[in-house]
Order: sequence, then structure tokens, then C-alpha cells
Amino acid sequence: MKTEPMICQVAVPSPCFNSFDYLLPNTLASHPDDLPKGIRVLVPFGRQEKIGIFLGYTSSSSLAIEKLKPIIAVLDNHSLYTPSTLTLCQFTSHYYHHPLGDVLLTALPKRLRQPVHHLTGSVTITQKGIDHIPAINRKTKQYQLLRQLHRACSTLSYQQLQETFSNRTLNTAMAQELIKIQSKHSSNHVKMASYTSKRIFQAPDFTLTSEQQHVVDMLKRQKTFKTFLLVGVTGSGKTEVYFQVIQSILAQNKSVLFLVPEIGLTPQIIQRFQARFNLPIAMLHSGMSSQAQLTDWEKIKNHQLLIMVGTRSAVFTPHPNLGLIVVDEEHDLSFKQTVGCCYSARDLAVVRGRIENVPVILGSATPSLESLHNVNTKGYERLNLTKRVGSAMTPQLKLVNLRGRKLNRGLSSPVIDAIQTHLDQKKQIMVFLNRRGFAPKMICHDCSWIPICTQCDLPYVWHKHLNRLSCHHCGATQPLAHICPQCDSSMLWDIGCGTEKIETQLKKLFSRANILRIDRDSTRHKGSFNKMLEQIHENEVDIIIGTQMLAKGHHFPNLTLTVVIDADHGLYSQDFRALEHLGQLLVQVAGRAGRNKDNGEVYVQTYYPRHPLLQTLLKKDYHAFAEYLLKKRYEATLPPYSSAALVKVKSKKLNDACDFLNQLAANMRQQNTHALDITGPFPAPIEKKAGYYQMLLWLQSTTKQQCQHGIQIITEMIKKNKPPCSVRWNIDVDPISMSI
DNA sequence: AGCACGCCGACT
DNA sequence: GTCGGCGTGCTC
Repeated sequence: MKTEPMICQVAVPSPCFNSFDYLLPNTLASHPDDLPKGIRVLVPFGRQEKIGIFLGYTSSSSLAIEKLKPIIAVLDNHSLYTPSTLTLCQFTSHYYHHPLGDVLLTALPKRLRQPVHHLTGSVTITQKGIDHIPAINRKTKQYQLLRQLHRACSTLSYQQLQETFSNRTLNTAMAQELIKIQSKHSSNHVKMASYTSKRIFQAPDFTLTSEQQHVVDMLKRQKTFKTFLLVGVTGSGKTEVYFQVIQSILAQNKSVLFLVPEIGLTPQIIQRFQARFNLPIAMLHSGMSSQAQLTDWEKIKNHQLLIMVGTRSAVFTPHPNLGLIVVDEEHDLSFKQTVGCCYSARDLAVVRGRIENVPVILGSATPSLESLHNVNTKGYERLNLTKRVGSAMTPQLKLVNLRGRKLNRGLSSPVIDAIQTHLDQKKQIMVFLNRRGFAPKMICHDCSWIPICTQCDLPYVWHKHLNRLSCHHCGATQPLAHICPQCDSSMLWDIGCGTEKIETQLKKLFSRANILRIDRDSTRHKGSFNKMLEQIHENEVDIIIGTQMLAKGHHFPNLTLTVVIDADHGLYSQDFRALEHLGQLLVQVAGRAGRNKDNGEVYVQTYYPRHPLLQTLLKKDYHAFAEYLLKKRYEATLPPYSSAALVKVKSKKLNDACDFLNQLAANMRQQNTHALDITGPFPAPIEKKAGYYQMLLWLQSTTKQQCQHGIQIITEMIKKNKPPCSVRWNIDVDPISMSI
């Protein structure tokens, strides 16, 4: 019979782009032909063991067969991917120029990515190890390890030993066969989809506006791939439209993928789904335990649950019979991953829709310029919901000119007056400032010394309630010095204004109001964010101070006034997308005010009230504003009128990063046929982060194909001419910001 | 990415 | 002499 071991191609998560070949021992597969693509295998990788994904057999390897190592264990019986999600992963790896093994593993829930042997494995001393004891120096770690194992006369858990001994000590001993590790491999039995059941979905008695009804009809009619851009102003009943369409999909026993931004918003959305459909809903987001993630993921895979609501990575969930993909708040930046594989879940949702031949709905009140552009060029169909449901009016936007005006710790008098008025009416007020801490910077009044984080070369932010300085880039903190280390002065002053300072000031001005600050600092404890939301809904809070995390999605019925403390950050920024994001933010926060019958007000403090962007938003609407920005982008040939990629490089030595990119840029310019514009290298907006210098190279072209071709050339160049290991590089295709 | 190897300076 | 720092290179 067959004695030749089979050669397997395995995608291993690593920065290497190639797949790796392994031998399949006869002991592992009685019927090698049955081994399906897309199962996990445990393989030796260098001195480590890693989980890889079996891609299939190959007749010849680039390496000599004697050099191939055997697979240690086969971990699954059935593929963890559907044919469509496997194709999607391959597309992702190719389009975003990221190793396939990495993509395939990020597509799986956390639990399936981690090898379990290090947790369950047990360590014993070998005979060779026992014999070795007298021969080694008594002071070495290795001696202590062997003696401890010998004394114990039995096995010790790997986890336990790891607390006393470094991985280096353990691995060296293992390599010398002084100790051995026995691991238990539990096979993962995921059944294939077989479960279907007849469920009765009750017909809704929700009455739709004629506008909603029209949109629902259009969407229900679509059975094959097509992308819709659903533009619905805040309060226009977008969610009800989704629900009606989802209902018709469920009635066909097909499943739904519903993507939401990465914030604490998921529980609220889930509640609405459950209330509406009276069905358990699968979830996938970072707040869940890895076991809970796995459970829900498997239920979708087995077609036991039909609706998956999840953040970015949920775009890869293996629905066996998918019928619809929805991306809610499609303009949200959290759909784009900015580390590792820089994929956009929104864009991949559209790709998946094409692969699975199902309709895709991108919904937003403030659609991204990319999606608006795609309506014109890629056949996305735009559907509009222009009317607010009920009697609510669009809130009025009021610009407060700060020029020459006296500020009361960041607050102008018209804003203070407005807050008082709304307080008198027993209404809620939201004050919005996207800057945590008390003050973003300190300075010595006598010698102008500024405390900075030496790892990032950026000013420390003063957190008064913690009495500490904190670096918002690397997270380092240190106690606040009360005396300048440079000149011994005690005149350390704070500059600028964060949420803490606004909170202090509001407490001073409105001592009888209940004031709540919501930012990453005040919601650090699990569940505290939801508790705070509850407090707001129970009307226990009068004034809410919040950062970005409050701008999205939530609606508070009793809120009638929104104050934007500082709109100017986005007006004159280096980042060409800052204006777009500011506009989206203003419209979104405005949507928070007055969603019910009371007319809302929005106050925006700015030094530039005549800025054309603010004027367009004030006098017209988001649509006009987006048109204006699209025209500007067209004139400057910026995305979406061009395609871009960013080569991101970081190194502990600035010169290494510079040299590498300089050489790359020079080579590219030499080869280039003018199809690709190369800008840089230039330092990232955050030049230095956690001790690493960050440099960028911007690639841009008028067409996607040319840009892709350019990246292809660049990656081949890098692979051929490898930089030293101290220089780490990464490519961000369709970047959304210049930061790393 | 990890992880070990190898080469250097600071210590029992 | 060896411990551990970081710089460098490899992983089928």
C-alpha cells in the first residue's frame, strides 16, 4: 500500500508570504484523501509549534523531502471555512498584500487560533536529563529546572514552570532532550451544516412611511449581488428598513451578516434585534469571552442561528447559506484595520457579496465619500430616507465665533447661557470634546520646560484626578512633578483643555446639575459604560461630557442641546480626510439632539465660523457638503479619485527606517513608468511611538489597477532585497489616515 | 511575529 | 567565568 508520506501545503501565520510544506504521517490520517482543505493542523515552525491551515497536497516541494518536518496533529475534521470565506481570505491576502496564513487565522474566532498544549501540557524529566544533573553548574537555571523536576518525581504543568523559568531555559532543555512535554490535543468537532428548521416569522404590524416602504420594496426585490447605499438622515427609520428586509431573508431560511462599528454599541443593537425577531442572535465583538465568540461562531457555521451581528472581523464568519450583508454606519473608521492586515471590513463586505452573489446594504446618515463616489462609478444604487419619522425636526446648527471672545475655561458665554436655558427646561445637555484628560500639555512658566514622553517625543497629558501624566500614544504614565526638574520653579502651568477640565468647570458653573463624564478613562471598568447610558436614560444626569465614543449611534430622548467645544481641530489639518470626518461627526452629534418632538439645538464653538465647510453644513446639508468635498478631492486628484497605498516602516533607529525607504523610493522611481506617484519618505504624524521611529512612503495612482501593480512591484522589491530584521514594514492599501 | 544564537559589558 | 542585554536571521 501507500508508504510514501504525502506532502501538505500549510499556511502558517508569520510575516513570510510563502506557504510551508510538511509531511503527513500515516498515523495521522487513515484516509489521507479525506483530509479537507481549511482544517487546522499543528506544525513545528522553527523552534515553536504553530497552528496552520491545511491548503491541500502538492506533488513537489521546493525543499528536499528529507528536510520536511511532519505535521504534529490534525485538529479538525471539517473545514473551518465555507468555499466563499476561503475565497474571501485569498482575496484579502492578495489585495492587501498580507500573508495568507495570517489572514486565514484572523478570520477564525480567538479560541481556534491558540494552541492549547502550552496550557494543558505536562513536563517530565528524561533519563538523559537525570544523568545530566551532576554534570552541570549548580547555579544555572537549567540545573534548578532539572532538580525541581527530579525532586517532584512526576510531571509538572508547563504553565506552572513558565512562572519560574524563561521560555529560553525550557526550550533549550527540551532541545537537548533533557525534558519532554506531553501535550493533549483535543480535536475540534464542528459538524457541517445540516440543521434546518421551520420557523414562523410573524408578519410585522409596523407601518412604514411611503418612503420607507419604497426602499424596502427595492431591497426585497434584489436576490443577487448588488450594492445599495442607504442614506437615511438620523431618525428616518433606517433600522426598521433593515429589519423588514432581514425578515424576508429569514423567511427563505437564509442567514444575515450585520456589521456594526467597533464600540460598546453592539449590546443595544442586539437587544433591538431580539425584541424584533424573538430569536437568539449570534454576536462577535472584542468584549466577548473567547468561548462565547466560539459558541456563536459555530452556531452560525451550523446554520443554527441565522443572524450574526458583529464588528470588523465578523465579515469572515462562515455562513453556509448567506442571503444578505448589511454594513451599518458604513462611514465609520473602525471598519478599517490599521495594524497587521489593513483590511476594510466595509470593502470586504462588498467583495463577499459578489462572491456569494447576495445583496449588500451600506447604510449611513453621513456616507463616506468613497461610497458616494462608488454610486457614480461602480453601480452602487443609492436609496434615500429623507424624512424623520414622527414630528422631530432637524436640529438647528449654531456657530459661536470664538474670535476675541472671553472664554471661561473653554466655554463661551452663549454656550453657558444655552446650557442654563436647557437646564431650566429640565432637558439634557451633551458637551462634546474629543480630548481626554485635564489638559493636553504642561509647561514651566519660568523656563518653558514641557514634560514629554521620551519614548514618543510628545507632550504628556495631565490627568488631574489620577494626579499623573499620561502619554496618549504609548500609554506610559508617570507621577506629576510639582517642581520643574530643569529650573526648580513651582510654576508648572497647564495649557489647553480636556474633558476633565470641562467637567470641573461645568461643576463650578452649574453646581446643582448632575454632571457625568464619559470617556475611556471614566469607563475603564467593564460594564460601566452601559451603566452610565442607563443613568442617562433614567434622567439621572443633566449634563453629559463625552468624547468620540458618545457621538455614535446612541439616542437619548430627553437630550435637546449638543455643544461642540472645539471644531477647529479638523478644519486645518494635515490629513486630507479630516474635513470629511469633522462633517460626519458634526452631523452625527447633531443627530443626538432632539430626536423626539422637542426641537434640538447644536452649538459649535469655532474660530473660523466663515469656513466654507461649516457654512455649507449650516446653510445646506450633508449632501451639499459631501459634493463640495468630492469636488475638492477631484481637483486635487485625491482618493476616491485616485487609489493610494502607504508603506509603513518602523525601526528603533531613525536612520535604518530612512535608509530603507529612501532606497526603496529611489528604486521605484527608477523603474516607474509614471503611472505611480511616489511621495516621501516622510515621518509619520506620530514620528516616534513607544521607542520606534515611524516613516512612511505614499503611493498613489489614478486607477486601482495601476496602484495594485505598483504595490506588487514594491513588495517583490522588498522580498528580493530584504531589509535587516530591525526594520519592520507593512503595507496599508486604501489607507484612511497617515498614522501608523 | 517569535525565538534562539551570538556577541558584548557587568557582576558573583 | 556566566548572566542577560540587544542586534540579526530563520522558520517547511
